[in-house]
Amino acid sequence: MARKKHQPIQPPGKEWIRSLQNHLLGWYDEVKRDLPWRKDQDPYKIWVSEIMLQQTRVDTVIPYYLRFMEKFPTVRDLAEADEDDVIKAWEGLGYYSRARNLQAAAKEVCERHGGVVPRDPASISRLKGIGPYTAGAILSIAYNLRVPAVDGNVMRVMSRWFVLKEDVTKVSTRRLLEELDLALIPEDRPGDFNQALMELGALVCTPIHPACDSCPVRQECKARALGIQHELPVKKKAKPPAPVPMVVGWIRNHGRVLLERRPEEGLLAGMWGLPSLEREGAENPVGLLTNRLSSLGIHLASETLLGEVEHVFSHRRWQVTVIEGEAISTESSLSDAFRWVKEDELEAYAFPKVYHKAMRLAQQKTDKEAAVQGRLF
DNA sequence: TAACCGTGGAA
DNA sequence: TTTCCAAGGTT
Repeated sequence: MARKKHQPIQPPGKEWIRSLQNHLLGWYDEVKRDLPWRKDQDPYKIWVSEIMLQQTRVDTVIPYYLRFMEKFPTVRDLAEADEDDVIKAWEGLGYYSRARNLQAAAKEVCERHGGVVPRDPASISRLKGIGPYTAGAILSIAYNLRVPAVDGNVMRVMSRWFVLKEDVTKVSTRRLLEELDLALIPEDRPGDFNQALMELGALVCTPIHPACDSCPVRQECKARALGIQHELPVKKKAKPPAPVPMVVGWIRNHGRVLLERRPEEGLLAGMWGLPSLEREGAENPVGLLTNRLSSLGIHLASETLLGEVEHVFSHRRWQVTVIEGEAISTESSLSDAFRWVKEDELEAYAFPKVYHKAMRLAQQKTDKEAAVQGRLF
């Protein structure tokens, strides 16, 4: 029976590789962006930038990176910092386990590597949050070691160069490209070559409308020669986020607000937010929340349905009903997962975006109500 | 392998 | 409005 055969990749010849390296590095030397983490080769700085850049745009990362390096200038500063301060510095960046893993790894580096980011693949790969791409990026950029660093950019660029039609969401495809990439990295400038490859993907060989006419390696590109650059890379479509009805409460008592800490695992793990729970379809959201609070010993004098906010995560779409309530008394002892916090102390907490949206709605409505009642002006 | 884990920008 | 996605890692 005829099995579907993978298109074999011809190993590129020495002359082709030399030409590719010269064109790519020459272009990179001319147009590379002046990014904050490119000012020196401090492994810690490269590391922090690479973690922040995971699934995150350069323009988004820059202000976070600058603030983070100001607050935690060395790996030891990060290792010795309060976790709350680290999370606060990450507020709004998303994928918060990156921040916790980064600090845990910083502690590991201080305790077991003398405060020096390890320079061998096996050791650095054992650190939390450092996978195959990030290990390669740090080792090649900071230590100039000849190792592949294959990210989404590199997979896109290389799948076009070689007309590789394998699904790039598969691990096996990434490994294949790492092998191929290794053969292309020059002896003298591994870090620059890896960065040049990513820079090309970010600025020229873009997912949509690649600027092939101004590409420094257009002669070396097989997809462009065939006019099929738009069909690559092949990538399996992600499922759209599933809608999840939620209830969130803005519960106050004597100028304080009730906060709840999320479970240690799962979405927004360990983050503080407003008390919230999933709502099964047609249930009455107000009753659902008041029942939940009653079971904690928190009884409401009044409650109002304020409205809806929506927040989309990578795989879930929270449809949030926001409820405002006034608690009768806060005398009962709360579990560690709950806390009453003065309104002017909320800013000390690192809230995920969805809770900011809910709080904004609650405060809008509250201000309007206060204005109507003549407490303003 | 495939699902999970945030957010915001662009088309 | 919807879709895709941006320097991925963990389970």
